Amino acid sequence: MKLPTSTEWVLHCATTLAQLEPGATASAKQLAEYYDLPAPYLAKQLQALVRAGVLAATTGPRGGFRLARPATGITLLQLVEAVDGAAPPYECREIRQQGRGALPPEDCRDTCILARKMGEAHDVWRRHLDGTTVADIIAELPPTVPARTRSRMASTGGR
Amino acid sequence: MKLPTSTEWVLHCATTLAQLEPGATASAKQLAEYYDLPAPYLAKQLQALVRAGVLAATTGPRGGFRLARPATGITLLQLVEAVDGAAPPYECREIRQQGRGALPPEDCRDTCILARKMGEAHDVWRRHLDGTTVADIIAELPPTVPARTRSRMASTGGR
DNA sequence: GTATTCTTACTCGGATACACGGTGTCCGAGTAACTATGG
DNA sequence: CCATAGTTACTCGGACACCGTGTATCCGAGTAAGAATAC
Repeated sequence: MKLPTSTEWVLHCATTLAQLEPGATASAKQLAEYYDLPAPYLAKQLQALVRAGVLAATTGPRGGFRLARPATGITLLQLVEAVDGAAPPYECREIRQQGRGALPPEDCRDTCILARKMGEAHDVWRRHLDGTTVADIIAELPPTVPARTRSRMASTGGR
Repeated sequence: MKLPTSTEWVLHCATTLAQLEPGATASAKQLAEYYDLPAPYLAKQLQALVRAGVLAATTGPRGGFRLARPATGITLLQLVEAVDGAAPPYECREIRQQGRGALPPEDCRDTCILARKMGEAHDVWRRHLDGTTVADIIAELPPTVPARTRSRMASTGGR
């Protein structure tokens, strides 16, 4: 059970985008240089965020990515599931109904208890990540960080 | 983020072993037939449970696997981490300290907030799974199941 | 000076190779039960 | 009848291929800004 490496990338990129002035954009190349990441692959992940409706992309010069919503409406869960998918990690294949020990259908009315427990654990995981927004993250950063982020990001793009 | 398919296998196998009479064993072949699973690969996973100290194995005729502890002391988390490893799914590689946007060390005293949030989510997940024992699972099964399990398992082994 | 047209350079977007870990399989070492035998 | 030695068949345990998913990369379509030009 491993999350893609790119999960960390998009979490930080979204945090960075949220620190820019409203309406400002940052290109994939800018963000890649900002964190020393492979630009083409990072772009692929940002596209996934666009498909998920978390980011908005504009093409052409001065284009790039920006948040599709205010940072208060973007949770960590939305970012994680945009790159990793929303499929639960535990997949019940109903082996209790197969083989010599197959249970009769009347004992399988309810979902398998093991599957339910695993699903509940996944739910509490999701709820925890869904309870934190990008705005909450920024609020906990040292107060000097956002201004510096804007400054450095602007100088990169030759703005 | 996907758990191995074998996770379901070991959860059900542990539940089955817990339903046997104390001291009784079941071989990998028996369990494989019981759930219609590939026997050699299942054996590999059961060996992982032995290394984790959850199961105990005895060789020779009439040998096989049995629980290493009472079912009240075996949690779902121990089973899951035995086959999947205990490494957290989110790995922080400190990209905040790399590239053009690298933060100065004085702003990195505490662990990255994003890493902390992801770690907390993993913790609640682990705690939820650690709060349910194999004994709890059996207690929620229909009352007719354990006797049938013992019967079918015994007839398989030519006991 | 202003509006218009054209060029240009920059952006995203999807299609294409590579590598690692889970999946599936196999054969060998070890052991406990069973059998036959001798006392 | 009982103890003993030998045989046997069954078990786990680790080492060996295969495949799918994430990782990394590339090039093409589209667009908005900017410059040059005509009025």
